[in-house]
Amino acid sequence: MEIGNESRNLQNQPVVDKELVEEVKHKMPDEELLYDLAEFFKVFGDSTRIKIIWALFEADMCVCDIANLLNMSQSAISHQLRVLKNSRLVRYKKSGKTVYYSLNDDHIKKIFELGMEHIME
Amino acid sequence: MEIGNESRNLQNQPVVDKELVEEVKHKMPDEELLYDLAEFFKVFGDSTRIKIIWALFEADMCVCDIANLLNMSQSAISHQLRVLKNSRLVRYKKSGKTVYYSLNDDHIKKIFELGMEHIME
DNA sequence: TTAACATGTGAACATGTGTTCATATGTTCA
DNA sequence: TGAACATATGAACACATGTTCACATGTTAA
Repeated sequence: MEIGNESRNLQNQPVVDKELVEEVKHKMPDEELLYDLAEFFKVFGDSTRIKIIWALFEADMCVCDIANLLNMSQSAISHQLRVLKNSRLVRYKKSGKTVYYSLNDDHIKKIFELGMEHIME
Repeated sequence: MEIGNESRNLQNQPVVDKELVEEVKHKMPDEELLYDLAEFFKVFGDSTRIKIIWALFEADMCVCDIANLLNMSQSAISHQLRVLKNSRLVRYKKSGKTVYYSLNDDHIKKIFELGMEHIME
């Protein structure tokens, strides 16, 4: 959890272009919105979750098959699926004992592609 | 740093659809590529860096003005700018004592917009 | 019901990460 | 040159995060 910075005392810092700072300050989106955006990207910032998402591009899969695919424990996958679920990136469908997960968002593939473009450059 | 999972012993895990697992396994991109992709998104997963990037959408800015804008210490901003620089998301131009940072990538704005679309839904 | 199974979850642990502090580097101007 | 300034950086610290382990929950089939 990141804490607010209201109580800090950084008033006396040097400024080069005070006018610009004030102008940009007014244009900045709400603190909370930017925080949520960072939280959203944080979900993509783990290679296990990236692999899970990539796998779900190919096919809807159940927890134990994802665990097998990635050679990781069922528990670890389940924990990560919860993170993805909380960010509304995946949805699930129960079928008896097994639970099938699928992608829940059309933006995801585009975001991946743009990320790929960057790291390939 | 994440460690490899070659030495783990998860061979005896249950599988529901072995064929599917094998098929997807062959289609998966290289481990390293997915790792790099996660590392890339990790950079976006911090609200300070998100704010810095957002500020640089508006204008090129020097370190101390960014620090003022975000009401954070110059050191903290400088550290984060290094992270952004290492990911080739920003570039800098020296002008005497001051160093001006600017965005280095056309994908960034698109990625932000897609992220916004998701969290706004 | 009971056994076997698939998944979910809380606690603990190790590791990763962001900020602060003190200080170094490098520039400008007197 | 020396003082003031803008930025960079290493170490330390607190906090966040991912995985493991043990176990709970809920389902199926005998």
